[in-house]
Amino acid sequence: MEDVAARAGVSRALVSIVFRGVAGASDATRERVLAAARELDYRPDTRASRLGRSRTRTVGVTFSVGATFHGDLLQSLYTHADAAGYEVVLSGVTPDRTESAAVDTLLAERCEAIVALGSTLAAGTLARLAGQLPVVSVLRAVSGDVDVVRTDDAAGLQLAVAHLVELGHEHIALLDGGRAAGAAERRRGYRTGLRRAGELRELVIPGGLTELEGASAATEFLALGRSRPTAVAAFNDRCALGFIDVVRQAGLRVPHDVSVVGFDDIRQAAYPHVGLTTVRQDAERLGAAAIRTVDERLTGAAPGPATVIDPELVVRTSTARPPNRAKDPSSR
Amino acid sequence: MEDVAARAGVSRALVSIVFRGVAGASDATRERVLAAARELDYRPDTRASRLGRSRTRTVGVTFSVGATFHGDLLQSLYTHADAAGYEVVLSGVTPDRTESAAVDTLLAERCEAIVALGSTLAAGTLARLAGQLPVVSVLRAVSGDVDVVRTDDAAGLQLAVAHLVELGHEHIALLDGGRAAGAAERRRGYRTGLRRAGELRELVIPGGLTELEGASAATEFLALGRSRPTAVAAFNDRCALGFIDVVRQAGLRVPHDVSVVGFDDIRQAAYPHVGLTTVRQDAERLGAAAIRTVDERLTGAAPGPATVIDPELVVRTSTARPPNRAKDPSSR
DNA sequence: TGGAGCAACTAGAGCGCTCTAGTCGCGCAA
DNA sequence: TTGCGCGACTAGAGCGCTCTAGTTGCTCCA
Repeated sequence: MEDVAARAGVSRALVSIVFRGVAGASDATRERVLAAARELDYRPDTRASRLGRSRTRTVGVTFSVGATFHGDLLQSLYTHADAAGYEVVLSGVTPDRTESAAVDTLLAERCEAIVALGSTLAAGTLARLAGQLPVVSVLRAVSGDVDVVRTDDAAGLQLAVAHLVELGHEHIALLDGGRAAGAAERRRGYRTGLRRAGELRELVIPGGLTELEGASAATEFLALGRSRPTAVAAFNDRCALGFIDVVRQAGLRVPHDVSVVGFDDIRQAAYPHVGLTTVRQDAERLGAAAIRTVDERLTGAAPGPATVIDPELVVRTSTARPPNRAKDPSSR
Repeated sequence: MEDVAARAGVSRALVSIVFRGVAGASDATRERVLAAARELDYRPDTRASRLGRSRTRTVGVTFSVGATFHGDLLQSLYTHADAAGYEVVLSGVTPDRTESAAVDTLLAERCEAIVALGSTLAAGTLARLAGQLPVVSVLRAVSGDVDVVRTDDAAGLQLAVAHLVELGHEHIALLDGGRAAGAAERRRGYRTGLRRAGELRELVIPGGLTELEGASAATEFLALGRSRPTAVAAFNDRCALGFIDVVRQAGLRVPHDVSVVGFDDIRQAAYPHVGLTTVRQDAERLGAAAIRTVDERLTGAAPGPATVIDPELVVRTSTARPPNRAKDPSSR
């Protein structure tokens, strides 16, 4: 910086002014400084700049390495953070790097706020953290001081169930998400959906976040034999995809023999050969809302209690009318 | 820090010593300082510490958000960086955040080295970058000053081809990776493999990195009708999975009608219901090697010209003997 | 008994920025 | 003419650490 200042014939302070893009330098000088910087291949040191600055304008993001939907969210977070003048610092969670470890590095970086994607931290831990700095939990509902940005999971499953009911399904299973973020709400939505459709039979099969759990749920499903449901709503797309894979290998046709609806609308769901009917979580809007919430907290404007984004049903080719049954001999 | 020092009744320097874990403090004081820090909920500021330090011991990693195998690599990088005393700073590449933008933020962070996963930067750009700081390109071979850590892609495809040949296949297609990192080498390996097996017929079908490209390759494959190969080697696992999905939907059985081998050995490949035979890239060793290379460059020890890790064939259930042919009426 | 040697600890100058509180010169209204 | 306001620019004190070059008080050996 010293060198750039010397070369441009100005003070260090002026160089700082130019690089921060604030007022206080004539266009001519501005250009001269930029030219000098270019010649010297100078680039401001973000560490030092963050240190000196009163506000670091940095938001830390914890995400699960390998979670497909988190990737979509990251993309949106990068875009909106940039637009709002924030820097993003990532901290990944892996099987041997716990979420608290990830959070700790963010705290040590002195981020101004933390955005936690699909956090699995205990509610108490999250609340304690929120006492130190603004925390927004994305995808997971948490009570307390923690801001929440999520999809209306319950409504999502109601949408899924309603869609299946409308197609004529009367026996619909849920591939459950266990303790995953949003799973409880989706379970609730599933039940509400069944009730609204006239007390349909309930069947909750343990599932999970990945294709693996979807596959084992499928095994359980297949073992039901003749008393199998004609449709399933899965905890998420990956689970649905694993399920479909297995039932197809067992000779069932999707959607002819069994209809499947997913959740998330990950990129793969839209691939033409997949064509998964699913409940779409809008990663773009979720990311935007997370950044907006952070910004509001940080600038004093009180954010709403929680941002709940409406899901949207995307009908593709994995759902259809149920196979013929005795009770409906007319069709086909 | 000041507060902690005061509370523990020592100087700031001593607090620094304790937190860096270096010699120069008695066990008693160490404990006292730690206790004071705990009470005050103090945590050293990494930005400031990096600033003051002569070496930042920070390695920047660019990765592609959403690339499944990059997730596995990140996990290994975190582990080994930590073990070697380095901090990892992530910078994600998305459709609207280019790789150069990702690299720029890492440079501005004053990382000591950059690890680029599956970089698609021009060789010249990479070389220029390597002039500024150590750069290790993981998964992609680059000439010049850039250190490379990769799997022996060519050998990998030879392994795949040899396996298929051994099973009796005589017509093996390649689902190509186009311009992706490693694709050229794999293509070469495929051709070498065919030659070694006695000048087998070559068929390169355009593929790519994701299921989508695998699916379209499958369409092309199916259109071949009777003159279809009996086996395919895919650019990677996701491509293979997309391919399998589509050929199965078309009524072909895998492996009975067509054998498929992938590349990478992503987590999904090992799921029992998938059982993809694949060429395993060892994410664990690749990550370890990348960190080792960085460390060697940084400590002056000259690293080898390039670390090429041998791939390993993992035989699962997506490959089998080719279907009966006229020329071999005895079998079955 | 007088250092040498060592472990434990401290003072204070950086690190590369930011930002407040200026200075300086110039045009313009009173 | 005075003086005020303003744009352009600068000096220098931080920010929260690290780290070198000390100082202090021991122990231990010749």
